[in-house]
Amino acid sequence: MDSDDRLVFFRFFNEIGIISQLSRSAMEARLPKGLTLPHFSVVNHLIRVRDGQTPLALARAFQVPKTTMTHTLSGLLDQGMVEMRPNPKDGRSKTVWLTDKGRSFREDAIVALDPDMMALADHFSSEQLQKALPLLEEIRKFMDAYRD
Amino acid sequence: MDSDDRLVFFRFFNEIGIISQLSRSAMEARLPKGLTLPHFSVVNHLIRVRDGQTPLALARAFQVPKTTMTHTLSGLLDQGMVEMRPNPKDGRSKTVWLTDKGRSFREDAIVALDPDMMALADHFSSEQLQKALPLLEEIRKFMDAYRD
DNA sequence: ACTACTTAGTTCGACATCGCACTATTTTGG
DNA sequence: CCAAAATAGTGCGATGTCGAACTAAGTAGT
Repeated sequence: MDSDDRLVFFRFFNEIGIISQLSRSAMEARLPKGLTLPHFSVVNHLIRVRDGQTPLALARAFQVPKTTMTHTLSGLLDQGMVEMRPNPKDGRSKTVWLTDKGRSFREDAIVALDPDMMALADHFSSEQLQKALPLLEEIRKFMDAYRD
Repeated sequence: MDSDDRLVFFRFFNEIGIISQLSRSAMEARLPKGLTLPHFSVVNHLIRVRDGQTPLALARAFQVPKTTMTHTLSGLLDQGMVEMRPNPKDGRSKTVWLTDKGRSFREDAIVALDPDMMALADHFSSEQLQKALPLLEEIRKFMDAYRD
């Protein structure tokens, strides 16, 4: 591993980190006050995959510690976007369900984000991003598995 | 912009966000206690580019608000990794200089990170990552310019 | 069935991030 | 020149993130 290679790795993760920051603040600028990207991501996930998942399953899906998911969910609860029901299969656990308000929050957010998405799509085709996805996914999976 | 395209964009930024999280915590696990990835990144940047830069220039380089950079630099100051000198060209401003301790911190960190880098390099070649870099850079630049 | 271990979720405390408001300088325009 | 606007950096308060420790509930081994 020579120092040129190392530089490539550093730059790669540096770009990733910056894009993550920028995309986050760009999104949050379009969301209702008090709602963050994790809030939207969770609601979106509950629609895309299915609701009724446990908090822990969500924490794993987003690779965040469960304390972080507790905090995110409590925000969504306060805003009436989701509701919690006991998990019939496990008394320690809960299940997370979307409310109507949560569903329309997601719809509205997508509409609000559309201009920015269009601007982005104007410069980068979805094919272009799609071609980059497999590598990103593999790296994400590797890093997730690697942290024992 | 159909909903399939939208999904690609969401997934792209979602993967980016997760990799950013994972790389950050992986790195911080190897750094001395009390030092974070931004600390390392700033010191690394000061070596790679040059020291004597202003805090604002550093904030721009990392795309963070200047208050965040103030906070990061104050941590590096406390630990004796950098020192501040007045900016001879501008009385409002300062310049940031590496200390010997800062330089050896960077050396040590790179050594400490090496096993993880090797493990990563074992699965992903630097050519592979290098091929992804131009797109990431362009996206980063576009997003930076876009947020007016 | 009982004890030890594991697991789901929360609480708490530490700290990073960042917007807002402020001070001290510099720059600009008339 | 001089007043007004812009810029560099900091202090402060709000909030997101996350590790450690805790409680409650399930699981396993005997």
